[in-house]
Amino acid sequence: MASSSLKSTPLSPSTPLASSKHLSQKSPLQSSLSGITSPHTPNATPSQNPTFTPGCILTPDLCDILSNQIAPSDTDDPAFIPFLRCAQEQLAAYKSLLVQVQNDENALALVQATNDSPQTNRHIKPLKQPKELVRITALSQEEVSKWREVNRRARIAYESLRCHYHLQYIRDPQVRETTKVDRSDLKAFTELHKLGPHLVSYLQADKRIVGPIPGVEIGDIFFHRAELSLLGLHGPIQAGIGYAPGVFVQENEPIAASIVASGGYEDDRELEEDVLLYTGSGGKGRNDSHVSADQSLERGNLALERSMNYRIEVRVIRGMQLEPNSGRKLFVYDGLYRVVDCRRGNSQSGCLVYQFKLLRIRGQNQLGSKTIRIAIETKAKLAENIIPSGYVSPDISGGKEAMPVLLFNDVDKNNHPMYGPMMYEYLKSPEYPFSSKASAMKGCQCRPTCSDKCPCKEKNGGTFAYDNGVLLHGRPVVYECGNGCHCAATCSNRVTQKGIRYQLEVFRSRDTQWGLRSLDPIQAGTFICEFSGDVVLRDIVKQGSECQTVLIDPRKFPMRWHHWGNLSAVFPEWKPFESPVLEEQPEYFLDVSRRNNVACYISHSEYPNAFIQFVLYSHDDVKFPRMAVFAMENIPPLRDITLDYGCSTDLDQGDNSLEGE
DNA sequence: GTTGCATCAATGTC
DNA sequence: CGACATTGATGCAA
Repeated sequence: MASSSLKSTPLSPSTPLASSKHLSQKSPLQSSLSGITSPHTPNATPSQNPTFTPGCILTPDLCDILSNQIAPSDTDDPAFIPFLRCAQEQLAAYKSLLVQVQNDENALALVQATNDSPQTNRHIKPLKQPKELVRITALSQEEVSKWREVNRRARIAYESLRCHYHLQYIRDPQVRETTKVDRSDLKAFTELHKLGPHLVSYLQADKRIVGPIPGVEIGDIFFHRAELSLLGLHGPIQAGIGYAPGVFVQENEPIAASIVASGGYEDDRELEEDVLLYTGSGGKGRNDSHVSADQSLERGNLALERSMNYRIEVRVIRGMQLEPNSGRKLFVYDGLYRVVDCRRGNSQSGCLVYQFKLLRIRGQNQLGSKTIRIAIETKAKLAENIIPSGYVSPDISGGKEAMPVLLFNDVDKNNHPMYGPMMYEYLKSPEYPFSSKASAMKGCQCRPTCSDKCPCKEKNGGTFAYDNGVLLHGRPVVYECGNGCHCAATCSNRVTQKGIRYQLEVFRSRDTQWGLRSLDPIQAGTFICEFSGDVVLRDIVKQGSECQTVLIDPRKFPMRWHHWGNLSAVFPEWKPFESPVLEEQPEYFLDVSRRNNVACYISHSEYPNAFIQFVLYSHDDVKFPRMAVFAMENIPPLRDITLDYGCSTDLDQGDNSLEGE
């Protein structure tokens, strides 16, 4: 799994980790919570649950995780709440919900009851179960990766559902009439919840998670509150304090497990990096930052106070303004904090408010919001032509890209991308041999923007490929409006041809030599960059002597685009997009040994956060599709952008790379 | 490009 | 249970 941290975070020496296999990976949380961690032998071992067939959502892993919750040891704090253990009956209760992922490859983290039509089981509810608070610890690196994958698929499902409802709202006047405001975010969330409440936010209903959420990393970013709820990071869709009511706790007292700090109260402040002052809830109108009534010690406020008492760790999510003028917010997971102080005081407006002081638990990775702030500051400096230290070049593309491409190296003196052994030439886009065909590529006549009857839409199999710059779903190839089209440059069917939109930087890495990252937060489904180099015909390479050059093979990338926008788990009738059919395979390689661009610095990962989507616009020869890189998930600033190059075996011509899935 | 306002929907509470 | 209250959200009109 790609780790973007250049710094070496020393592990806390206090306790040996449960799994020593992956010591080099970051897992400081395990040590910081080690006082309450003592894995016990679960009663329900996976093998004793034969009803949980492979591919079911109740995989052995989940059983393990459920049974792995730990009762706190008394050594940490005698006042600690005794947590309930996961009992066998609870696992058994899930059996009635036993649901099968129909097609493991394409299935999202969603489920559907067996032997029932989807219509009838849309409203399944979890059985009555004892409610409990759990803490999940000591996951192996492998399990963490697995959960990241589960989370990612749930978020892909969410994102494409959201786009689905958004488009429906825009296009269908009847829908607009019944619902007056486009809340496709909430709608998508509801739909996912109906389908698999116990999975989507997998322990939402009868279990609440205290502490880290499996598969959610510090620094992960979100564009909607519903996404936080989806993963169980922060339950409430609006409220700032996420807490479990008393019934979840033996003492019958509410316990807060997460907060969203987005500066909605006038009295909020941040004293130092690891200290957070948080105003309790209540006493103001919904869109008001002005407190106009006294707050009281109940609900969330009470829960936070109780969490302080019992020394419960609290997940902190920060809401940040995406751009200074836009109303959109970005949410960042900043890790675990402990409430250390709770006091009543007068707000600026004179009313009584509760103020909580939270301290960040030590040993965690750098604050996600700090990383973002660094990125924002760096951008601001660059805008004023100040080059911050570590930056070797303000633009290795020499003005060829739509956005400058930074070069950063604080590791060594190697400035390879600029002054390589052979003196690279920066090439923005490949020169495909059929550029003369451009005129032959039939364009649309739409003016000023493309209509429903646009022939380019038809070429895409009847639907446009993008919504507001977001790829709706992966397909064999995307046809954008091109030179031959009469629509305006603002046409929404022109995306990759406009070039890079994010502030990218090539950076030196000890792990991967070079890597690519962005100073801007990258939204899942958006275009990052395109591969470029010298086009070499495939058959020439085959006949020719063994090539010494570095070749990028378009056939070799696994079909990760298959996952993007796949809704078959939500709508059973939904089919993965096979149109337009790619009748012929790419017939070329890219030689990136002399001329190349930013894309060739993207590093490889088995769990990539980006994928390759073939795109055509300047010509329509499917033997020469462009290799466009799209984001598979939201990528936070300064995190390594990674691709699956399918490079398990060398010298494999990649002819089999299109099978499977 | 701002601001106010109406409308969303989940969850806790009674 | 079902109704009601509460909520650092969100999009859209003005």
